[in-house]
Amino acid sequence: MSDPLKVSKTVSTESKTVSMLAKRQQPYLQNLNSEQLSAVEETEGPLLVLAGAGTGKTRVLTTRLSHIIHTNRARPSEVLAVTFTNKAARQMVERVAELLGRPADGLWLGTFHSIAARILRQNAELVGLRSDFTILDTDDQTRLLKQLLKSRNIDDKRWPARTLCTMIQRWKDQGLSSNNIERIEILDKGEFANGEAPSIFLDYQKRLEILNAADFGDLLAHCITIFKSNPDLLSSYQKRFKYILVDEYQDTNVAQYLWLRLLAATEDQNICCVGDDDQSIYGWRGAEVGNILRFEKDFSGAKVIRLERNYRSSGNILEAASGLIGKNSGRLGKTLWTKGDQGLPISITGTWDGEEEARLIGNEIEILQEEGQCLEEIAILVRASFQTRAFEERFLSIGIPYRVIGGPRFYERQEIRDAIAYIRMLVQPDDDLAFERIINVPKRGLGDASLQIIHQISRAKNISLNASAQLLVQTDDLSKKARNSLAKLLEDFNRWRSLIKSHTHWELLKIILDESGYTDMWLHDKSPQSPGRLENLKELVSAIEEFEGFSTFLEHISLVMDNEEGRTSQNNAIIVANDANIPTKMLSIMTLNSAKGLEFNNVFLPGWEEGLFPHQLALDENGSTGLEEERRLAYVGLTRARKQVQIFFSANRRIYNQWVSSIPSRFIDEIPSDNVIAKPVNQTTHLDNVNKAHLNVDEKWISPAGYLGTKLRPRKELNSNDVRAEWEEEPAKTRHSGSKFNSGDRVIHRKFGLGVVKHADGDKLEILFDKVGRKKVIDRFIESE
DNA sequence: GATTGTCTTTTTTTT
DNA sequence: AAAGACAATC
Repeated sequence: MSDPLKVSKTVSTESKTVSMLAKRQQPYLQNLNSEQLSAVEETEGPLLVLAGAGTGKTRVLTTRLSHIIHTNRARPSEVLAVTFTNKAARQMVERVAELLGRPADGLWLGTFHSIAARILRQNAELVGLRSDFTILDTDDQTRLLKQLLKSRNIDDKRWPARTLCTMIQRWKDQGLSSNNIERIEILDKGEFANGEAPSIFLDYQKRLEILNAADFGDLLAHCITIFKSNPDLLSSYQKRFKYILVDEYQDTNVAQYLWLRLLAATEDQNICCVGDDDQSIYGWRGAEVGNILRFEKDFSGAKVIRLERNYRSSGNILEAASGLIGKNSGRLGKTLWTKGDQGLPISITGTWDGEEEARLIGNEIEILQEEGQCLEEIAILVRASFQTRAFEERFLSIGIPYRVIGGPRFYERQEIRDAIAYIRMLVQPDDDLAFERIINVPKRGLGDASLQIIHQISRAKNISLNASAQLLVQTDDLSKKARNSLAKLLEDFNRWRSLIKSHTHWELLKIILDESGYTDMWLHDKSPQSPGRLENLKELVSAIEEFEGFSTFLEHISLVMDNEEGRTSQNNAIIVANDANIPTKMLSIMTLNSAKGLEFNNVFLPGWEEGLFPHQLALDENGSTGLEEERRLAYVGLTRARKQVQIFFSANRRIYNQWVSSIPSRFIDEIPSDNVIAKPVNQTTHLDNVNKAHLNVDEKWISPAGYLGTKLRPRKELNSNDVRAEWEEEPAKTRHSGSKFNSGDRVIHRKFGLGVVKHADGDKLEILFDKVGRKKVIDRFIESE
C-alpha cells in the first residue's frame, strides 16, 4: 500500500478549517464515500457510527484515528481506542501507522481488558492490590472456587464450580462488584447451593485480595470502583483521553459501558462508537445490544451516521443476509446496498453425515484451487468447535493445508500452564494457585496429606501456602520424607531466584524446567503426547525470549488470549510470539464467533441443522432472544463472504459417540429463495460414498420451503465426475523425481497406518493403505516403514 | 503416597 | 471417544 499521508508537514493548520481543502490535501481521505468521510471528520462530540457488514468500518475507524493525530487535535497518548480482540487492536495499530507513515507511539489502543489492566496496575493500591497483581484465568478461578465450595461442604458435583464461576463472571459483566452485594442477592434466585452463591462470591473476592490477584471481570470492575471513589483520579484520566474510539460497540457489556461512560463524561464527550446491532453475538458474555440502541439517549447531542454501502459481498449474498436478518425484531435497521454484481447464488447441500460433509467441502475446495482461488481466501465457519475435527481429518488426508483459528490455546495446555506456574512461583512466591499446581509436579512425594497440612497452617495463620511451607520445614508436622522434599523445593526456588540477576529469563526458565525435574518427567513419560509437550516447552522457552522479562510475559499470556496463528496442519507446535510467519497459504477453519471482522472470497457454512445451528442450548436458555442471537450469527457468517457462500447440513451427526439425526436449520428457509440454489443430495454422491449416500434422502431432506431437489446448481455440476476423472487420470501424468517416496515404498501414516505408495507427485502421494484403502496424502504425514 | 482400573460425564460461542 | 473422578490396591 502506498503512503497517502506522506504529503504534509505544513498542512495541519489549514486542514482544521476547511474540509474541502483538507480533502484535497489529505489524500487518505480521498477514497472515502461521503458517509465515511463525515464519520471521519465529525471529530467533536458524541458520535455513533452504525456500520453494516462490509461497509468499511475498520477503515473509518483507522482513518478517523489517524486524522485526529495528523491534524494535531490530539497527541497519540491522548487518544483511547478500545477493541474487543487483540487481533483487531493489532490491525488497528498497523493500519494507523500505515496511514500516518510512522508508528503512532503512545496510543492507548487495546482491548477493554488490557487497557483496564494498565489503568488498574497504576492504581492497584486503591482496591487493596499491589501493582504486580496476578491475573487469573478461568482455570485458576474454578480451582479457587472449588476450594471454597469444599470448605463449606457443598457438593461440587451437584453445584459445579464452573457454574458458579460463570455466575460470578456474569455479575461482574453487569457491573456488579462485591460492593453491590445487596443487589446481587436480589438478582440471585437462590438456585445455586440454596442461595449461598452471593456469600461465596464475597469469600472469593477476599481470597483474591489475599492472593493479590484479579480475575478477568475484576480488571474492569476494580477500575470502575476506583473511578467512582476517586473523582480526582477519574478526572485526570478524563482529561488525558481527549478522544475515545470504541469498536464493536454492540458487544459491550454493562461493565464496559459504565467504564466508558465514566471516562467519556466530560464536557466535549468526544466519544465515537462504531458498531452494528445486527452483529451482536456475545450476549452470552453479558453484551447488551441495548447499549447501542440507547446511545443517543446516553450521550446528549449525539450524532448518528449510517454506513450502508457494502463493498464486500455480491448482491446475492447481501440479499440473502438481509432477508435472513429481517426476521429479527428490535433492530435499528439498515439497508445495505451494493453496486457490485449479483454474483453466485448461495448453494445449499444436504449430506448424509458429518464425514460426507467434510468430504464434499474438501472437493469443492480442490475445485476452487484448480480455478486458481487462493486457500487464504477460503474459510469454513462452524457453529461449535467440535465440528472442526471432521474437517481436520479430511484435510490431513487429502493434504490441504489448513489452520484452526482459536482452537485449543497454547497457554492452556497442561505443560505450558505448569511451566507458567513455576514462573509465577518464582516472581510471586505467594501465588497459592501456582504453588498448588506445581508442588507435586513432577512427583515429589508431596501428596494430598502434606498439602492439607500446609493448607491448615496457612488458613490458621492467614498466610500464603508458600509462607506456611517455609514454617513447616522447621517443624515436625510433616513426615520426614515430605519435609525433606519440601525443603529441597523451597531451596531450589531460592536458588533460582538468586539467578534472576545473572541469567536471562529464558535461560533461567530452561534451568528451572531441567532442575525441577519437569523436563525429565515428560522425557520418561511414555504417552504419545509427550514428545509434543516437550516440543511445546521448547517453544515456550524460545517464545519467552521475545519478552523483556517474566512479568511482561505473564501479562502477555494473561491478556493476549488469542494465539494468532492458530493450530495448523503444518505444525503442531503453536507459536506465542507475534512475529512468526507461516509460509504456506492456508485454508482457515474457525467458529462463527471468531470470524467476525474477517472476510473471504469463499465461505463454507456447514452444520446448518436444528439443534446445532440454531443451537439447542441457545434456544433453551434464552428463548427467542437466543434465537435472534443465533440468527445474527448466521448473518455474520453469510456476510463474511465476498463471492460465494456454500451452506451444508447433515442428516446425521455423531455427538458424544451417539448418532443424532436432525432436520435442516430453519435459517435455511429464511434465506429468500431467489438467492439460493439447492443441490439435490443424490447428485452430490461421491465415489467414496456411493453405497450409503442416498438412503431415503428425498422424503427426509426436503425442507419445508421445498428447496431440496427442486433446483440445480448453475456452476460446475457437482464434481464427482471431475474428481473421478482427475483421480483416474493422475497416474498418467508425469511423475516428478522431487518426491521423497517412490511407487512401491512401504510407508506409515499416523492415522491410516501401513500402506504402499502407488504414485508419487512431488509431495502428493497416492497410497493404498492396508486398512483404509486408497487415499491421497501429503508426504509430510508419511514415514518410511 | 502412588498406581491402576472402573465409572462417570460431557456447555457453544471467549476477553 | 476421551478425559476426569473415584475407589481399590500396591
